[in-house]
Amino acid sequence: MHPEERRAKIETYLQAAEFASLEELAQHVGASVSTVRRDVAELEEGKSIRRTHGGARILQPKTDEFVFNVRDTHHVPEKESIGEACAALIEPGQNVIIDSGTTCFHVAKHLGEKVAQVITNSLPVAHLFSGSNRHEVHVSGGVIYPRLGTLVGPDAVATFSRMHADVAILSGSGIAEDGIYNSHALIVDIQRAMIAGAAKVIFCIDGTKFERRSTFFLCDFAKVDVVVTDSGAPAALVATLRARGINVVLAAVAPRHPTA
Amino acid sequence: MHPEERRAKIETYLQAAEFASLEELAQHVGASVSTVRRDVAELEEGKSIRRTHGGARILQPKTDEFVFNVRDTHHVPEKESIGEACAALIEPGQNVIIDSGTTCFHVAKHLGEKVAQVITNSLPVAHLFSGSNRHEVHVSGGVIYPRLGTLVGPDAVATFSRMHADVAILSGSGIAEDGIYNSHALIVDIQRAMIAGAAKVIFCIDGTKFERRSTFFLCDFAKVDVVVTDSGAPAALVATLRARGINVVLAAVAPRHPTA
DNA sequence: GGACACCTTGCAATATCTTCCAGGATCTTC
DNA sequence: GAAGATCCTGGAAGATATTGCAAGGTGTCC
Repeated sequence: MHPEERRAKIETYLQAAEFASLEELAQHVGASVSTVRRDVAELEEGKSIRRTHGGARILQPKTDEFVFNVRDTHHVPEKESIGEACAALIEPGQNVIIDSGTTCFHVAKHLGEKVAQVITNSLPVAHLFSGSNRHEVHVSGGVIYPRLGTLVGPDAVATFSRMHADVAILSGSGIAEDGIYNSHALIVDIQRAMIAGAAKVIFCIDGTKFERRSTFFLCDFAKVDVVVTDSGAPAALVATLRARGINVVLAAVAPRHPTA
Repeated sequence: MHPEERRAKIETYLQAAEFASLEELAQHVGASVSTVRRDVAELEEGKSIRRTHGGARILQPKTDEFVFNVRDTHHVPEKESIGEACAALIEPGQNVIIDSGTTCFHVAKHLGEKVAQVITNSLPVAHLFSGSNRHEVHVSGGVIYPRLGTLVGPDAVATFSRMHADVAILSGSGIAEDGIYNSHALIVDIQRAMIAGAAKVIFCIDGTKFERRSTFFLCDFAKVDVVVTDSGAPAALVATLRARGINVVLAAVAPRHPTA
């Protein structure tokens, strides 16, 4: 195993585990603790990980869209406006599928009592409605993806395959002229089932994700009815989408007080 | 477990529990109280939590996003001791089914890293483990029962009918000499599926529920292996249960200060 | 005011980190 | 293809950090 390869392996491992001891990493890559220690020190230079006593931790979990870190304040005003704009598209009484991810969570916050029935695989969304007597919240089965608060796996896919909704509200981590991308294989499967089970499909994707492709191709635009984004989205791609008959909603980003 | 990881875990735990004693945290992360005390002091520097006498509390009660309110006020010391005593019965590495309800939530709090796989229909329990990379948490599908944060309905029953676990940890709202009772019809169905799918069945029922019958009869004692209760349970019924071969564990109720 | 639990401080044991060195693999140069 | 240089790897010794425990002080509750 070459150093480069080993380091890549360490980084990948940390992406998944967030924390790992040197011993654990040594075992994983089949090298001595000394070597791993050096690798970790090297990787720290590249700012991707941070050394800690006894191990290392990942610095920025690469997949920022789906990390439901309570402290995550990335593009909050944009997501907030998108949430508001998207919620405005929902007709009262519709039943909706809500995807996981922070952007969709913001949509859920603005739905209020418009919707009576919600289907979701997102624990934060589930919790949001859990205290309400006015909503029937159907939670998919599945295994919790650590840190994301998202239910994944065959049970989650099966749930959505069995269900139908008027609207599905989804998000992605990249959108380009060929379609929409996401960074988690497990979530892509679920999203496809959501799309298949919904009469209308709305994607909420903030402007920074335009012209970006992530690891996994999710879908082309054949089944996409609406894309809600913010005014920061590049005009060219917006025009392309509209030319294909997609209703693109540009939410105005209201200046906001910094989140205290 | 390494310092950085442990601190992250403490923080996550506090996000869910809002307040926790040092003892509880120590149990959760598998370290001594001294170490946790130091961690908590360190975390306090980072302004994320605040130390209090006897424990620590999360500083920003996390607006609304990710916190399940588990602030049950009834018989907290009893449930706490029951939780501790019940957790002590679990062998490391077992996979467990955890019922909803506050008593079972207290058991979950004390399980720490003993268990690797958890199956539950309780959103608070799910959330408790959701930040951990060491636990695989399987959440049943279902509809949220308002106020309880419990998933109910056919999907929930189906999930447990399909699954098997070494231990099932359940609770009830009444126990008498003929069996165990619960007050929610929908939950009874699920509990029966849990019992059917577990090799060992443990009921955690505080002493005030003894000699009481609720609306729905759940089960007799044929499938019940252990009953964990507190020292306030009436001796007569305890003796009856023991005579039937049930292992009755009486948790000592440690006097506790009210959580300030 | 007394009893109790909790916190602080100091200390020994343990684990980890740093630094250094020798053996081996790989690369460079001829 | 061979010889030398360079780098990488794994381990060892001393330095440092962390951990758990105990003694004494402090705050809290009744």
